[in-house]
Amino acid sequence: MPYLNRIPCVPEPIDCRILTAALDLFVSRGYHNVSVHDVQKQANVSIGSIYNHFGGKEGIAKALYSHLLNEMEEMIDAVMRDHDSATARCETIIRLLFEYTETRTNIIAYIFHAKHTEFISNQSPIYNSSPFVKMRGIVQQGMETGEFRMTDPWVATACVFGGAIRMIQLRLDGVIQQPLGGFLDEVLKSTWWGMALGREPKTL
Amino acid sequence: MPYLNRIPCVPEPIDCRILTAALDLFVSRGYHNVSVHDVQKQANVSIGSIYNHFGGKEGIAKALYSHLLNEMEEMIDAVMRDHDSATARCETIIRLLFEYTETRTNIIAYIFHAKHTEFISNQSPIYNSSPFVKMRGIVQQGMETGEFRMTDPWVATACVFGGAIRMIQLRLDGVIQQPLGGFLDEVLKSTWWGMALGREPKTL
DNA sequence: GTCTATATCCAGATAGAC
DNA sequence: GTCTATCTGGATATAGAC
Repeated sequence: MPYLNRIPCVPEPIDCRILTAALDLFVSRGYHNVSVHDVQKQANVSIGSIYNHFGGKEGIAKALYSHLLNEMEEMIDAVMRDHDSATARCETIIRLLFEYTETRTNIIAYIFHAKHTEFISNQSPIYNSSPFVKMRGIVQQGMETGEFRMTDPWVATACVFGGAIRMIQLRLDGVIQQPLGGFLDEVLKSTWWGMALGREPKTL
Repeated sequence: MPYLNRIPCVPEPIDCRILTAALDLFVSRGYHNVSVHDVQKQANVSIGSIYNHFGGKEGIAKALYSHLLNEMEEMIDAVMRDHDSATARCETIIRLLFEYTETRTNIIAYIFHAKHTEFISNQSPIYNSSPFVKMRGIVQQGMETGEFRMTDPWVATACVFGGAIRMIQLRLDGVIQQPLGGFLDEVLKSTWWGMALGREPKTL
């Protein structure tokens, strides 16, 4: 029975097991309250393997960071491919972020809730990274095409995404106890009124 | 000359020196990257004194937390004393928060930027604490008096304060590089449009 | 109450067999 | 590549003189 021992061994790559375990622990306890031994235990691998694959604890954090930021960027790119107007793009991004906050909580929490500069050396702030720069670009586009009123780019970005991101943070903190999906329509309404052109909103 | 040795000794209480040093270090490096020895060195006291006064590192963090949250609550109370309408109250709070972000950066950073639940045991989320509950109460008041349009309380709060808090976070991260004061008027405009009643804004 | 010197513990990292 | 056993540094915390 040469294959028997392989039956329960769905060949999930070891890197993936380590990253999944680390993400789970980092998010639930905070990076500094997790030891490499904790990760090793939860991932069911040895310490040696972790050091072989990632070089250490910070290496895991870095790998997670770039991997998840990549996923987020792909999401933004997909939205930009599927939608042309700034309004549709922003709405879709906010809707997806709300969805992921419920269904892929750990990923959203690691992106929006961790202070990476405190544990990844020489890490520039996450909000300077590519996906967030693209989000600001979409807002800029909206002002240039006349979909949004003209204002300072930072203010515009904070107005369009600030309310939504704030709700995500409160949700992750456990302060908001209902799923975010139910808030989506009202959030979008406030957002668009805040960025409305002078002539709008004339009708409600 | 019995008093000579007291001349340079402006009698700043030792607790205060410890807390000031700790706040500075916690904010600049992050709680977990600061040792008690670092605090001891920067405050120019012995490690024994620190354990005498605060019982340990977490004790310092707790004392800072309650002290600063108290200051914030006093600020909110003062605003509520000086202003009656929800609009004026919210505007003043946002203006003050923007000011403090520039002038008392460490305090704002410790309140808005630290993950206290990760290093203070049994700490409930800061946004459930009294000053933030009062801020939500003001928004609720605005909806009840008809200053703001009626919507979900969470959405309303995120709309009124979310953009401003988002900008504070980006400023603390170093992503926004200009002082926040210059953004105030535009932020408030977006906020009030987002919360405008149905009949407004008719004129611009 | 304040200080120095010390104890204790545990996390990150490594060595070397397999 | 993976594992176990071990090393080492540094952090929190304490003891005990003053």
